[in-house]
Amino acid sequence: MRSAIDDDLTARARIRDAALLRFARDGFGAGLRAVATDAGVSPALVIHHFGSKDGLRAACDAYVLERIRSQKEASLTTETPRESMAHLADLTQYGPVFGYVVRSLAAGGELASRFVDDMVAATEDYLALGVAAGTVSPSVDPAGRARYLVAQSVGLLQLALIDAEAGRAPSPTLEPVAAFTALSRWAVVPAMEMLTEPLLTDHDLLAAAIHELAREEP
Amino acid sequence: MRSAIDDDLTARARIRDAALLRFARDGFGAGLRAVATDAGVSPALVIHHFGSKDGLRAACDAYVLERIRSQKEASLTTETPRESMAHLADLTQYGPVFGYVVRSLAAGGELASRFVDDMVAATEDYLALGVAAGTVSPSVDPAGRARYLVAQSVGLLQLALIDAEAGRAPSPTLEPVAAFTALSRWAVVPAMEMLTEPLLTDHDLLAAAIHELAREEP
DNA sequence: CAGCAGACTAAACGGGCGTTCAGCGCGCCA
DNA sequence: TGGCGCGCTGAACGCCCGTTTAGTCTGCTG
Repeated sequence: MRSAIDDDLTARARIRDAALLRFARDGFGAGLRAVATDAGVSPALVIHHFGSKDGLRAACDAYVLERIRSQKEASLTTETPRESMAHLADLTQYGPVFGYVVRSLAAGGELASRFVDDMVAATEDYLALGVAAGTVSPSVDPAGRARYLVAQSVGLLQLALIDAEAGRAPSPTLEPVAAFTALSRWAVVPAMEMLTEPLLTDHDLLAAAIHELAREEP
Repeated sequence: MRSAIDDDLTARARIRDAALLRFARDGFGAGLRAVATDAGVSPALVIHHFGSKDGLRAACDAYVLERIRSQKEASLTTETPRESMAHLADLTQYGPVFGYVVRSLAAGGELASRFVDDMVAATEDYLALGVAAGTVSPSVDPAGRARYLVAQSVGLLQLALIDAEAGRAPSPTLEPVAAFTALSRWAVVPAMEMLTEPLLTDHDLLAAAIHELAREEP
């Protein structure tokens, strides 16, 4: 059985890497011929190895999910939380994988929903640790809160992508590091403010919302 | 000079409406022939009226922006804030326009960035009113906070779109009302919690972030 | 050495795309 | 009434797409 690693010099792997980059740059509308040229092979070889364009995309998705999974495993078994955060912050190590994920989140599809679910679960775990440590407040709906925070991150990425296409910011799919620093330049302070100080002064609104929801569906 | 209103029975308007719906449903990859068929005209007539597919999309964008602008104007001149909110909540009145905007936000392009800017400005105004009324806390960066809140909304829409494509939720581009209620079912409580109770217990993090940012770029 | 399997390619196929073009019919104005 | 403009169409064009096919080269295996 082959691993995803010792494949890395074969034409198959070269095609997959080229596709990752092309799809991240140009979206999933990019043509097979462009991917083949990038990889230095003929269009027919792409079909030979992956069966179809959908097969190629599925292989990219699988590869990305595997990379994420193995990274997560490594983080859990070998690193302290502080090291994990530092690793996460270093976007360069992910190469085109990050751009591909951003593109998937914008385009939808199976990888996007699986990635969202993974992120929600990871966020929920991470928040639970914070709650236990006392740095994070407990929630009346931990799963919902985690999902809400993931939605927030997706929105920030989407705004970065929109700004990039309008030429106002570096693209998260092309220059993830530059895009990330540009994003943090304006977003960190509002984020910290929203996370540390209640935006709304009326604290009863939460109870009212819960009551309202319970009334609608018992 | 023709207005956008008394056009509404002409073939040109029918094509534009069909395009709005098609693009919202299937994305901007949808073909001209599909739009033409929906409108009950020939593909050539689409080109005759709009010059090209890009021209058609530009016309859709312009129409949507005009609808938004006139709606905003009407809200400002004739309605109380409470009526405005009620109007906003009634998504049915926007018809395919809402779906088209969601699709644009996912796909990027000029409409998306202009719409985001509009939303940011409107949110900033709205928050300023809240601050003056005492219901909203003041911010150290009102513009940034408004943008952050818009990013949050975009993220919720994007998540709804992803869930819809995975068959787990109604699509915001097809059934905006159903999608909106499904969204509010899980998101309102986390939102209210995050808006009324600080997620992080260490209130000095905001000051630290501001200090850090000021240190990096004086 | 024969033969076979698999990596790989050049060329072509069918189809959908956006777009062009020549012309048809109908209402308006001289 | 003749002609002109315009909304509109059917048919075609060229392009690019994903995919197929037939075949070459190479290296392993009996």
